[in-house]
Amino acid sequence: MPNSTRTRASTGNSAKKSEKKTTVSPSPERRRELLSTAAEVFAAQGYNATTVRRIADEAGMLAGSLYYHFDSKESMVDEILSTFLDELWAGYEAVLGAGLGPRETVEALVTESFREIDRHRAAVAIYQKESKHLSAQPRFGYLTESQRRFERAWLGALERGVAEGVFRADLDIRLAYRFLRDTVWVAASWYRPGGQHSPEEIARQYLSMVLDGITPRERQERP
Amino acid sequence: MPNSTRTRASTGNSAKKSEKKTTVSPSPERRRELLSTAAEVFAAQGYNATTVRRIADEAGMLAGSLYYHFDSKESMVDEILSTFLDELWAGYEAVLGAGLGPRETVEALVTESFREIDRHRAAVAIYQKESKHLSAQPRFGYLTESQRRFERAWLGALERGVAEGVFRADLDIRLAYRFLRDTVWVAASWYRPGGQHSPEEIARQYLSMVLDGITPRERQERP
DNA sequence: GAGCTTCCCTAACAAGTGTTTGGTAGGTTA
DNA sequence: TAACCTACCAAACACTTGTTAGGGAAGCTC
Repeated sequence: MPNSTRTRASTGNSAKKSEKKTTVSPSPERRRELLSTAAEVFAAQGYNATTVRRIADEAGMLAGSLYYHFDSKESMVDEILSTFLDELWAGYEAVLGAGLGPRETVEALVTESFREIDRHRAAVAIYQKESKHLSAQPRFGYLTESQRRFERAWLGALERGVAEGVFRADLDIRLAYRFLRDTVWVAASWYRPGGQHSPEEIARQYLSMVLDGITPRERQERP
Repeated sequence: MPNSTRTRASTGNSAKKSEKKTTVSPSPERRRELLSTAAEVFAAQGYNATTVRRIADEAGMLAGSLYYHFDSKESMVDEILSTFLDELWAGYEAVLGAGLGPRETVEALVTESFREIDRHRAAVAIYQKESKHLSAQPRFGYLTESQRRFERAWLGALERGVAEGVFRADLDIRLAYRFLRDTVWVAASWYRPGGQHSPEEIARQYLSMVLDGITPRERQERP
């Protein structure tokens, strides 16, 4: 029993357009358990390198038994990624709709991102590694759409910030966007929940570097 | 003929411990051509998702024919990654041995990194995606070793910088290291050679953000 | 206890995988 | 012309892959 007890209560929506075949009527809690182990293996080995037999092994059952809960290996990643993105965007929209200034928006987005990494480490890692070639398939079109929303959100905050003078005007704004986006999300590749730093602490340090740079400033004045 | 003419002259060492089977005596130039196309496919689709038939297709020949030049799919990635790392470390050692100050060392390392991305985009992308689970195999132990050298080089420069006061003392140095390392290398996922920005230009912008931050400084004074 | 549901197992399938073996067209050397 | 080498093809091999079909054990309801 490698998986042991895993009782994370997450309010995933899952089952989007799932009235097509649905094996029988599996319990949602068991589904989430299995998805959690699957996500762990996917994140560690990569999606294509992971066999359904390996997942079943880790879950303490045989490969065929997985198909009582899911109708394909593909629908497993699908559900993993879509539930993650749903929760992510719930958090993001809350930030974007709060009427914050550009700098505060960036700070809140970064902090929220690290919280999501803390909660969905495996899903984030999968998203980073696989989204590029998964999004080629029409089934995963929401990955591309999510990327666009991402870009709008970040670019918007950066542009407003430059316009209001709280961000430097001499920077390539698209480069800065990619810079921010990447620096935040790659953290999922080394971050381990329960480590020394809390997500908020990591966010604080990251923001410190991104906003002020790693060289010392003469006077550190912030109202 | 999808590959057309590709005549990049690189002084790869390749063929490390290759006196074990070596199919026959393939010409080194053809090897490099094929490795170039293979690297392109690996970077685009991922190593495991790439079939040897796909590589052969892209090279305009049949799958079995590849085995005249290489003895396995694995040895293809091996050669791609090891030749890249060899060249990378040649450049890095040149920087590290130049007796530069901490800030100049960081600047030079970043610039050199973007030059390597420009030259070995595909290899860097592969390295990023696959090194984690490739390094589990003893054959790819040099990946782990390279990672350690990386850490030593960057951490050393950062520590010296903090000691000399050219870098902020209030930052978690390991976080800063991962921050720097990641921000530089993830660029390989979106960088396209021949684009708007030269490697040096991108390095300049990145360094500007990393060193000074994205918020404006009151006085910009640098001797 | 009959019937039903939930959850998993056993055993197989077809397709796709990396790899091998033997052959051969074309050029170079003798 | 004969022998040889390079670079590829054609066809198959053994194995792994995701997936399916049928069955059965435990627990609940009536």
